[in-house]
Amino acid sequence: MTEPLPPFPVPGEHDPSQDPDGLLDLFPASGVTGITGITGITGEQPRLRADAARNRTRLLEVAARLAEECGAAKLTMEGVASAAQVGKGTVFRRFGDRTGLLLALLDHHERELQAAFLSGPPPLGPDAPPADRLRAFGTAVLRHEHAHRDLYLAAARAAARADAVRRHASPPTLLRLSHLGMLLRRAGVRGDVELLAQTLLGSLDITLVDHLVTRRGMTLERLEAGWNDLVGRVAGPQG
Amino acid sequence: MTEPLPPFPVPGEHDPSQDPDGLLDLFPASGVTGITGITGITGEQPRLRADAARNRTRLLEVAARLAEECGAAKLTMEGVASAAQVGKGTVFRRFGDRTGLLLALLDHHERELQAAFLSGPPPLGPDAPPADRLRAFGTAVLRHEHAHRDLYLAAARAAARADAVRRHASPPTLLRLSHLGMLLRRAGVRGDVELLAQTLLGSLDITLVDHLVTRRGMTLERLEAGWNDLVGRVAGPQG
DNA sequence: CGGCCAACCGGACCGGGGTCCGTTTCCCTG
DNA sequence: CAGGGAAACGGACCCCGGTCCGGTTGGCCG
Repeated sequence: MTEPLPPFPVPGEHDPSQDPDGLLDLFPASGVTGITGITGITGEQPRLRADAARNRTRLLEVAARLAEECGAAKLTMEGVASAAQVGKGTVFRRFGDRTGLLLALLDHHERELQAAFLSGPPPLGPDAPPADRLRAFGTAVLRHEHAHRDLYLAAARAAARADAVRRHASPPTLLRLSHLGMLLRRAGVRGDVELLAQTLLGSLDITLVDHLVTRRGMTLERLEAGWNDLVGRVAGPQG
Repeated sequence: MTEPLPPFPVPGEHDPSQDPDGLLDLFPASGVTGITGITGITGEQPRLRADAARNRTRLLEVAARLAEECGAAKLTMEGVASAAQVGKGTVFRRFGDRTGLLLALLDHHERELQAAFLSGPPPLGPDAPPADRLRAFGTAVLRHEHAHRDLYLAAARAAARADAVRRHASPPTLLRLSHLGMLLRRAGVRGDVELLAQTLLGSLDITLVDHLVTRRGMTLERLEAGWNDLVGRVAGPQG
């Protein structure tokens, strides 16, 4: 599943049709996306041996099926391993840890969202004024993560237990941060844009959103309105 | 450790010297603070048997010492149990889970902070205009959690793995949210105050702050300035 | 004082994440 | 095609959080 790779631009040569905002230049060729299975932005990994590649896709298929059937929260490494008829060690070798597996499962969805705000139609994509894109970005993220909340939630929880790096500095997060920062700057916002981006992105945090929706009974519409209001206050009047 | 209980007002009768903002009325007598060991706001728990109480304090002492020596991250339930010469089951019976133990260890610190913004001197306490208190609140939380970040971080991570309730709806968090909401309203902010409070509090999240400081090299001063800027944008010009 | 029961205690047990290392497989090179 | 070494495999193993239940103890009541 989710293996076919839509060609992503290689940093260095700038393809305006795919990356009109020049955002991808922020990501050095190797680093950032090196986490197992996340090749959504730049290059590939070193190339797997045939059996390894075969196992990898089989593991992803099995994992996706199990997640579908029992919920991502109940996905266990051992369960995936035995269902795929491989040893537990193989799963860990391939994905590093449970977080890595979940992130790999999210890879496909993540690319969809990325494509939408990197090169999709307005108001999310490049052909719209930054303030509009800012608003659209929030609602897009809210809806996207809500649509796939099982996986996103499981991944967030798994990442939280370990180092915060996986949670606050995963490639998708970094890309979103850069994107937000770019939009804020273009919208004429002055001040500590980097920090502002962090704050804004924090308000879209899946665990928070889920809590507000599930436990506090807030509707997605209310959260979207809240985002628009927030953007208005932050990027609105004075800049 | 941390057992002596500074008398907290009982909801129903309103003691303006301790709760000038009337915030505590939001918390029903029993519920909210019922988590083991967190008696920081309202009443006590049902009263423990003598041996249980003895064990409880001993466990807290031992846990505090171990956390001091090896870092809260390395605190294990079994380690605490054996160091305190009791069975593992006893620790779980008393504190529910690891999160509960860590929260109990934080109880004392948490009361200090609460006292400061509930009834302390200005600009944090009641004798200051809401906008000033808003600013002071952020910097106070930032400094407070940073000062005790080992424990706060460990607690946050432990809470994250389980239900998000412990993370987004623990008694301390609820109190902070109410406080922020109250201040925002008094500062004349219109709109979805509850959601705004969530967003603002989110920007002070210990795991995020720690990541920004540790990994991204931001200084606490920068974060404090960011908070002040954010408050200005949110509560500043129009309301 | 004695008995009774709820509360408490302890530690065996389980499940799941993560590690390790001896064995097997692939693939490149000669 | 054969050989060798790097990569991958598998599953036993460890650790830790959390559960369970048979045995014990404290404190109240008759």
